[in-house]
Amino acid sequence: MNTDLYADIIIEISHEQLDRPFQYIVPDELRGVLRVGDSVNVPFGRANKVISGYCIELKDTPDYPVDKLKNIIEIRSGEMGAEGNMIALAWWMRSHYGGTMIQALKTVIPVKKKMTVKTHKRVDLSVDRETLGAVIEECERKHHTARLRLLSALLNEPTLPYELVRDKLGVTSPTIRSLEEKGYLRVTETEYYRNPVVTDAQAHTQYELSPRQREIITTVMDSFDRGTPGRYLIHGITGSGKTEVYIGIADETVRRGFQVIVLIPEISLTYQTLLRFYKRFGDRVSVVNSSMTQGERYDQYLRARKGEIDVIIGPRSALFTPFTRLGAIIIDEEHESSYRSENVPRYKAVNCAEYIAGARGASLVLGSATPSMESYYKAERGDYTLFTMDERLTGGALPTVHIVDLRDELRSGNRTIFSDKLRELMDEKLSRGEQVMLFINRRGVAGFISCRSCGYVVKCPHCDVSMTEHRGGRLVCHYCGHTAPMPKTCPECGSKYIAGFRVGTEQIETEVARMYPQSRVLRMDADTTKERGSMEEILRTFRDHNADILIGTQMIVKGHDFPLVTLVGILAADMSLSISDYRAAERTFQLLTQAAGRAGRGEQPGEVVIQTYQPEHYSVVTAASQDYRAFYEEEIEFRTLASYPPVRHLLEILVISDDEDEGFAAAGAYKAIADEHIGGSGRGYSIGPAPAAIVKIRDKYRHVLYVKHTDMEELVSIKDLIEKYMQAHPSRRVLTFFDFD
DNA sequence: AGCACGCCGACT
DNA sequence: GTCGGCGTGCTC
Repeated sequence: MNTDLYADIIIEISHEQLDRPFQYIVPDELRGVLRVGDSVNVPFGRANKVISGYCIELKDTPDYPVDKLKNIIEIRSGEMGAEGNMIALAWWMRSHYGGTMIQALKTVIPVKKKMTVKTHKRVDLSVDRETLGAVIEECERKHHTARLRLLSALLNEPTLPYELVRDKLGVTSPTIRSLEEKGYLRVTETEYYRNPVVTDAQAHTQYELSPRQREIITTVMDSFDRGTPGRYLIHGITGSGKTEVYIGIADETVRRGFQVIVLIPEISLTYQTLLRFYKRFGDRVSVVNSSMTQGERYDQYLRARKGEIDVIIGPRSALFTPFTRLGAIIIDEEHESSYRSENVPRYKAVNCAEYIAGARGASLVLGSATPSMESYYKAERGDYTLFTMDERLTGGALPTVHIVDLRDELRSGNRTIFSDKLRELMDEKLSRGEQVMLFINRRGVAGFISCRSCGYVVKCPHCDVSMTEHRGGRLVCHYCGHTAPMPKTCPECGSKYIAGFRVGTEQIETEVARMYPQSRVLRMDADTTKERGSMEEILRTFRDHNADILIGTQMIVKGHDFPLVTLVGILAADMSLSISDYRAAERTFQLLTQAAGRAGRGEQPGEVVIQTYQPEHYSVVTAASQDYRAFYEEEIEFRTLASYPPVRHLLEILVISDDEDEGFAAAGAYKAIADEHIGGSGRGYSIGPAPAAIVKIRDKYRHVLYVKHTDMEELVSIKDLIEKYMQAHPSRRVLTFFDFD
């Protein structure tokens, strides 16, 4: 096969107009040798000046007139540098998550050099004013207008910023250079540097480690020392001391001269967490977070590349820290959804981390109290080594959990959103001056249909996901496209109270204020946290006991410690069970477990009330008993039966088009490609195409096609084939997006 | 960015 | 005519 005949190269000259790929011919001797990410020398420009660049893509067909292409001179020797690593990573991400190479590079390499290199270029006068006067006179005589502009400006101000000279005076670089050569002026460039991490914390405070913690650290490091860095999943309940294990592994890795990346969900990147790392690593640790400016982030990037730091902590983007001696990647709260990128390329940090760790010989350590199905499945299969930490080091009993059946409440005449049990406990705790958290699971409230008297939710008979109400009163399954009429009465109990279900935090707030007028109530949701810092403000108010009740959505349950909270109320626990997504039960279990974990973190034992229409559902029952293992067993059985990830892999293809028929036809063509590739192997199949969850947005029609397969790499091949097809049949009216699992 | 090309005024 | 500075455009 004629592969890798042409290479896209980005040139090592930082200028916007050159910030794009140039194509070169791969000479015979480099064919099959040259890889994406390699640094190469190429002839560039009319003078064929030899310049270094990076290979970002290999192709078998040119997309530029072949007669204009030049040959690559050579691969530059030596180890793949930090940039090469990042480019190779971008390449891997592009092929796994779609998008363009440029988009992938932009996520991996934080900001453009042009913007970020904080150099101040300036132009200085280097002759005395009399000589200058003479030169100016000569320029006037010779009508050297550009020189005249610059020199007379220097007469007033002997030092001028380079940008001002270029942009305001309109003097181009050849002119400046010729004046410099004649000795009238000098161009100087000064680089300056910021170091935002200021700490007076003392490095290397020793921690007392439990035997279990020590055992895990030793196992990880022994494997690393043998040259076979492993992949690990730590399943540790809240308070079991996972953070000490992370710090221990990081410390040992750093002692061996390697660097460590620690990922933390943005929301739990609190000062307390950071302090623990500062205490161990002093100013060899650095942080990135979303509130940093681009310049500050770039400085961290540079510091990492220069080897000035050993440990970086941050949200998912910290994964792209350009360490040259990476020894470990640690991901806390591994199951968190914030590790999935919302933008193209829609990468998953855990999977990227696995790739990076593999490519660079680093250990991979994942930790969670409620591991994702995917990670636990991998641990079960032996892809990861599993460590379980099920002892609470900090003491404190597990909370008492009450499950309340909302159908019973309705039957006994309680039409409010508060069950009798919850009200009773709220009365008790509030009268004792303790704090209460009310959690409403708002995810997926959008238009599913449920019966108010029995809790029945209308589901698709083929897919076991809830159906959504569309205009005209029809119900549609967004998975397979199945439609059904809106039922007039509940098919289960015959009640006529069947309709779309909606409860918001505001309604609860109003209700609580009416029920407990003397209590101080706080509400935290997307509306009240729009402004920067308002979330911290609300949390601080509550922690300082300047409020008694905190009402909120998912964001109140993540990682915050409130010792005075003795009651957590979960209103409508099963709402997230009704989203049309195969992860519904997993999300519900994680949220309930986390929410329940908020109660009784202090001296007083905690209680939890879970209100639900499905008290017998395994995600509710197992969350109440805090039994991850039992949940996993049930859930993996469901995933196996229904061929969902992690048992099978899933490729979602979204087609957006101006014309409904054209979009549908394109999706059909993709389906044919997928089916042909799968053939009769029996290891995969396609579903759809069907109208997407929201069929029409801004006059564009959306269709989805799903492809399932046991092998992820096969799905990647199908995606590549479809991309090839798209290149062969270009259409401006049809846009296609890919999403895995 | 850095280089070549072509335009335009000045001077042998 | 031609010399040389200056703006413009292009680089696979």
